[in-house]
Amino acid sequence: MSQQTPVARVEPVWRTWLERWPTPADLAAESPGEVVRAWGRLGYPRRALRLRDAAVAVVERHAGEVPADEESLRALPGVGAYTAAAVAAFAFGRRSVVVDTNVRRVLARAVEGRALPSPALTAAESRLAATLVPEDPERAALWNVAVMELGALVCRARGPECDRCPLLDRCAWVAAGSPPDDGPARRGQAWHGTDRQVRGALVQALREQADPVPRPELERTVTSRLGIVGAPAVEQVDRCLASLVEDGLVEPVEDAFRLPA
DNA sequence: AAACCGGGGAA
DNA sequence: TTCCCAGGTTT
Repeated sequence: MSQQTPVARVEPVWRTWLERWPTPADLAAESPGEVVRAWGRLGYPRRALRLRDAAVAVVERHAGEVPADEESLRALPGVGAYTAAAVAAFAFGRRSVVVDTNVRRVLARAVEGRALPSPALTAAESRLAATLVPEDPERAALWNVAVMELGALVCRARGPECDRCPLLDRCAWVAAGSPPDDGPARRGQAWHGTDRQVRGALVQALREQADPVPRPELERTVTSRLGIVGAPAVEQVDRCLASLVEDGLVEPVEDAFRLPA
């Protein structure tokens, strides 16, 4: 849930979720549609499907117990390098190299002397982090969470509080006079009128409706909620419904659509 | 390497 | 408005 979503927004959903499905087997036995519905407005609803798929895989491959080693974790749906490393370290105390957006920023500043890391994780960054993480598993887990929290709470993307940073005296960025970001302007993702927004509106409409929703009603929803009208709306709704079906987030039922049973 | 995938809250 | 968030998958 925390992939690209702030923890503060995740927490309430996470609590309700674990109350409803305490174990992987519980989640694996649930329908995809109910899982997407419970995901609510966390965004990236494909994560909900992958989380359920991961629960199925945990039941099938690991007797219902979440594996502790990074390689097995990495093989689960929706689990990439970051999540595998984080679970191995924080849930199981294994030594791993956790490189999230916070760690990247701390290392970019403290070590490389840059205001912000590059847009995408590079191999050089991963190698750098690997050389810094302590060898001892317990200390490694502590290092990982410490650097992550430092980035989240002190060494923030905007408005870092260098005054209360324990690395102040050793920070290459501060030593260089805290220069501004020298990279190209970060392009914000377009949003209004995009397929992303339309897909979101469609899934939201289907979350709120237990019964299948006819296509004309979905088009009216997109028009009223997003202000998209006319032939472009029809075309875009068609395209988005097709992609949602392709993703397994939506199920066609005769001339209507619903979350997958 | 680049594109695609949501949504909300703070600045 | 813009920015940014405990990233992953596909091409």
